[in-house]
Amino acid sequence: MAMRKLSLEGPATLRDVARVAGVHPGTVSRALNPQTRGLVNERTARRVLEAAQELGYRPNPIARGLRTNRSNTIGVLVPDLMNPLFAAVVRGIEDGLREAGYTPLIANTDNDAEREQVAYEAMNARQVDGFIAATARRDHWLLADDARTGVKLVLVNRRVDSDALPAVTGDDHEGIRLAVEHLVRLGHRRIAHVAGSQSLYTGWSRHQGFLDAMRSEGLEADPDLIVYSQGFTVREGGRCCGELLERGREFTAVVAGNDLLALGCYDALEQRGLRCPEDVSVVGYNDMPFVDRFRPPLTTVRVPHYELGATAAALMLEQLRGRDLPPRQLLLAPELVVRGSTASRSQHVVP
Amino acid sequence: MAMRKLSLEGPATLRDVARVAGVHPGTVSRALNPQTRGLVNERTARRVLEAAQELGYRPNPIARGLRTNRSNTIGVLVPDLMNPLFAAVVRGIEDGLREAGYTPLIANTDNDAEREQVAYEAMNARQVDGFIAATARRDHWLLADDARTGVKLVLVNRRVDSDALPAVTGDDHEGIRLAVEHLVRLGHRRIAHVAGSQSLYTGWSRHQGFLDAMRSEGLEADPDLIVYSQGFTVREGGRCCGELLERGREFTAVVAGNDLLALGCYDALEQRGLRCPEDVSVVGYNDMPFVDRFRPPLTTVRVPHYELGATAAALMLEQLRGRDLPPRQLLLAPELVVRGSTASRSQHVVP
DNA sequence: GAGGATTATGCACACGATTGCACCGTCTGG
DNA sequence: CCAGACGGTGCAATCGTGTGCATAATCCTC
Repeated sequence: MAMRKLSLEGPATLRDVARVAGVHPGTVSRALNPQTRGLVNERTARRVLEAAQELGYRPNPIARGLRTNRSNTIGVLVPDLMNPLFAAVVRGIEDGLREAGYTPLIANTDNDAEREQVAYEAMNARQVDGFIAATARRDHWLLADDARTGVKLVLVNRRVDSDALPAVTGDDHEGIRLAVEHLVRLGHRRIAHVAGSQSLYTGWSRHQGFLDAMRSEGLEADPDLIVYSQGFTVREGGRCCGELLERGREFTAVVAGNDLLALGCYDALEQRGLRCPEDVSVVGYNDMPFVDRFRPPLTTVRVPHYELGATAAALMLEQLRGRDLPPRQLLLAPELVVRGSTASRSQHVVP
Repeated sequence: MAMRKLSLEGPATLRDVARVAGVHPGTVSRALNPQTRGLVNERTARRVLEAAQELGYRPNPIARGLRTNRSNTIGVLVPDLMNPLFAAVVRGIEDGLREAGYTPLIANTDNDAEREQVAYEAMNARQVDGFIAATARRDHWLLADDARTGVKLVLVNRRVDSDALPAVTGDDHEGIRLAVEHLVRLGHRRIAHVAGSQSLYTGWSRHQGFLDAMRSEGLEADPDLIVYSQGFTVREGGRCCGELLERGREFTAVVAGNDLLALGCYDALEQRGLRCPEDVSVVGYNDMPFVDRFRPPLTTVRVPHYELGATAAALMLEQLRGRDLPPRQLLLAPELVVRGSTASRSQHVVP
């Protein structure tokens, strides 16, 4: 007993609207799609619209996606949502996409290559129209994936050397320069750097920024005053700052690769009976929530993470609409936030 | 010129696999689906599997979803991802769903009814198999939505009075009891409460817990020592604690509805020259990241947010698999974390 | 007024996977 | 030796939408 399903419960379909409006489903499709509205008589379109309204018709994205190979969905690859920094980026992305009717599909990767791979495949299978990658690793299989058939890719909080991909990042170079300049004005000359992992983009770029900033201030970037952490964690910050102190080279300030590393510096200093900022000034990076509540309140470089995400979303929409625009690479301006962890140089560290 | 697409680039389809294996697409479908594998000859199934392997066949979830009305996708409604608390919950949900092959679809609602509505509709259109709602409002249209056709609903970090819905929450009653007990043991008798918004579940339940805890400690919960905030923010905490102080009633400790309110209490106390914990002890709730770094380090009640999310995911999977199991309501045990913001009662506040 | 251009709509298939039903061959029991 | 059971596979419809093509209707022009 084959019988056409007709308003038998469930959401209204194109056919239901067609019956009510007294036209063919194809016509309904055209009438409802702004793109093709012009093809259908205005009076008919009006009738269709009313019928759709009356039935509370909602187009089925699944069916549409099957037909069009698009899903109005953007895959978002992020290391870890529990990191407030990335939470802000994701929030910016979501808000930026929403107005255009796109929905983010979010996956945490923990910067693990296999999980990235799996998430990428899964999202591709779900016909995402593009990817926004906030994963921080510098080398990346995604970048080498030539077989990407039409899926767009936008980087956020990281970029590649080749300028081949649209990207939006904070201006680490400028941010670190602000930090170093601030310290120099306070009288510091021997400035150390606890660098983030050099395999992560932000770790690498801030390190480069540090070298350049020191040079342009006419200071020597003593290799003995630079130590490389294995990851952006408090523990690593503590270890690195400890190593710095044990090397016995004089320094009065330290620029940390991010706020967590800076926090680790607090610990290392306190453990050795040194005071911040009286003995050593510390500057962080990112301006995470609540760093103004630390002891002492952390001087740091604010990165507009939410805007980073929102801008990445805009870049993605641009890519989706425009036909093969040249990939733009944007830098967002950072801002130095001076708090209590930096002070005028008053005494040297005598290890 | 209608021509069957055959391995013309693009991902392999069922038909491609069928051709290679020399069988009908329907047979391939049955062979690849563990559910229906038994219907097909073992030798044939083997051949199909090999062909699929060779072609790198990936089932298309969109097409499958169209046919089956399922998407292996769970809608997650959360107030704000930038709140580390919810970030942890979401992370737990994602990890909990992943092993079962489900993907979360996340939307921030800011506890705004309209945005919730919109997100709900959009997700429904995308055929989500269920919803996990972490939105905190006590009254909720979702709960009254009888028309939910087969979509499952699980609450996290909130519940309803009726026991009609599966839910997993922290045991606020016990958590507040731990806090009050701790303060009483330190000698405090006059204990104030800066309550969260009573329209949010957590605000309400912790307030109830406070009343019960005081009673069971044999203490009077003086109405003048309870003030209700409009939201879980630092600013509101400051306002409420200020009001408390201005009322002129003696108290030596305050239990805050969450860590942000507690932080506001810090501010209000400092502004009036009172010290924490020497003059007034403060207890928070949630154990947000870095509250151990505050000045003073915050004594608070730790809620296992990640586990909350993971458990919610498990509950959802249970609902999806099982046929109409009774909705279970789970409580996860909190833990008191004693730090520097609470001390023995030494002196009274003399406003 | 005829023929071509334009407009508006119907028709039917495609997207890729699932699934009820039919069919065919073989085995078994009486 | 035959009927019926059963295991295995093909067939075709279906999910809801989009779209190329055909066709009918209308208009314009010489």
